[in-house]
Amino acid sequence: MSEQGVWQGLPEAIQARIRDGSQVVDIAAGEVLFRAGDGCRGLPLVVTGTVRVQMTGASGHSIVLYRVEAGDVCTLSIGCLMTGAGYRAEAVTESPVTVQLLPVVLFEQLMAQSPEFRQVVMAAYGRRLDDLMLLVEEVAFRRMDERLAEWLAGHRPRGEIRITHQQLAVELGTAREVVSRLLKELEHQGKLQLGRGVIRFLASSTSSA
Amino acid sequence: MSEQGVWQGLPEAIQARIRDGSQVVDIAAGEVLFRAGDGCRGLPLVVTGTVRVQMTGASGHSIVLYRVEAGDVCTLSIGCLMTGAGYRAEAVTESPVTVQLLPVVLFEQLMAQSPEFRQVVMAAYGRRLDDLMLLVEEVAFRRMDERLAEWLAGHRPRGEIRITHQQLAVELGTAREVVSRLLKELEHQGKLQLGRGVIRFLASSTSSA
DNA sequence: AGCGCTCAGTGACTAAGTCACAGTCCCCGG
DNA sequence: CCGGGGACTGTGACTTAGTCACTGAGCGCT
Repeated sequence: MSEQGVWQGLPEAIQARIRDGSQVVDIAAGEVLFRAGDGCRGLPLVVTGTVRVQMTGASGHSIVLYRVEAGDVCTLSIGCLMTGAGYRAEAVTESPVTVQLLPVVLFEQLMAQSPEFRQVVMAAYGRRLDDLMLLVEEVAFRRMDERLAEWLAGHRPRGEIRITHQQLAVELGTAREVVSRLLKELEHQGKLQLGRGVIRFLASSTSSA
Repeated sequence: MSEQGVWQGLPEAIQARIRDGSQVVDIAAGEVLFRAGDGCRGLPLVVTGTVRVQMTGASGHSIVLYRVEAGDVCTLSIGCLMTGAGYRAEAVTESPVTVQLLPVVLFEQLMAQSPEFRQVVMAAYGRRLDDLMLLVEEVAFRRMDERLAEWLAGHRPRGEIRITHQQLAVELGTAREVVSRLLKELEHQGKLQLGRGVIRFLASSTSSA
């Protein structure tokens, strides 16, 4: 299994130190790990499950920034640790999640002593930066119908998705009404069928067609 | 002077190693340091001047992501070095700029040996992440007229600004026409006076009034 | 003076976001 | 089993933003 994700590549000695020095915590789905303004108390590594990071604007609207998957470091927390500032976003578990909470001291030690660990952490940072730049571009320049279609395409293999229009609006950073209307349009086109809290894809023109 | 910026806090020994080991390059205003897709060949530290980092969408529209000021590290380059991927954005000098080009090897050494250097680099990363999250929120949820007004307010002290509507559109990540219309509106309200390539603020209701 | 840029202005139209409601489905308690 | 309340969805009317296609104005150059 690739449960270890990014850590796989690390020398066994380092992996052992992470295991020994950190506290393992299990968290149920739908829990809030931290919210905007919180200070942070250690560096979380996601071992299994996925955590959604989102932020809420002054308007009360939210947008999903990115997801931390199994094997990922929470880059946001590193930033908080380094600058001492509070989180700007909030993190919610999307599934039952296991995290390892690295104490700051151990984090510093590993950064100092393991080139591999540094590499992993910096690379994670780089990827986040990339994710966010991509997101900026999406939000600033791409059309909603395209973005929605793309999102749906990415979930299509499941045949149907259980999600409310509101949640979908947060994924895309738009208003619920906009999502409802676009989905209705797609339903009229016979591409999908809407139900309360569920979107079913119709087989009309599958990718194999 | 705070020309050393972030590096000021570093031990003299480290600062010396940076000076000795890196190549100092002077670049004129308006030059492109790198563009999307380029690979990167070292870690640039901006010593004086400011560099604008922006990206261009498929639509051909651009948006300014952030600026690297004197004393800042180019976090984007770190990401590129770590992951080996190309840049996703492009960087343009806004003034004559002096950069120190740290070879990758020296960067790695410093990361390994100097806690202060690590601290500085990680903090820079954290700030960028923050900048981008803020930008996402701006672009996704805030109104254009507000954002424009805010941008103008930030430059108001100068009395007048030399900038084209097109450039302003890139600052805000919108279309030129939108900027033109909003500015025209403000002109009608007597808040400013437009000229070719220049915006003059009118004294009507200064912050001191 | 005339030419050819780059910049700015505008009308008409489409897309997206806002507001205010009206249905609808579903769960849960009585 | 029925009724009420909450969450979810649908919709019309309107505002704001983005797009398209031009026109016209300013400015440097020869």
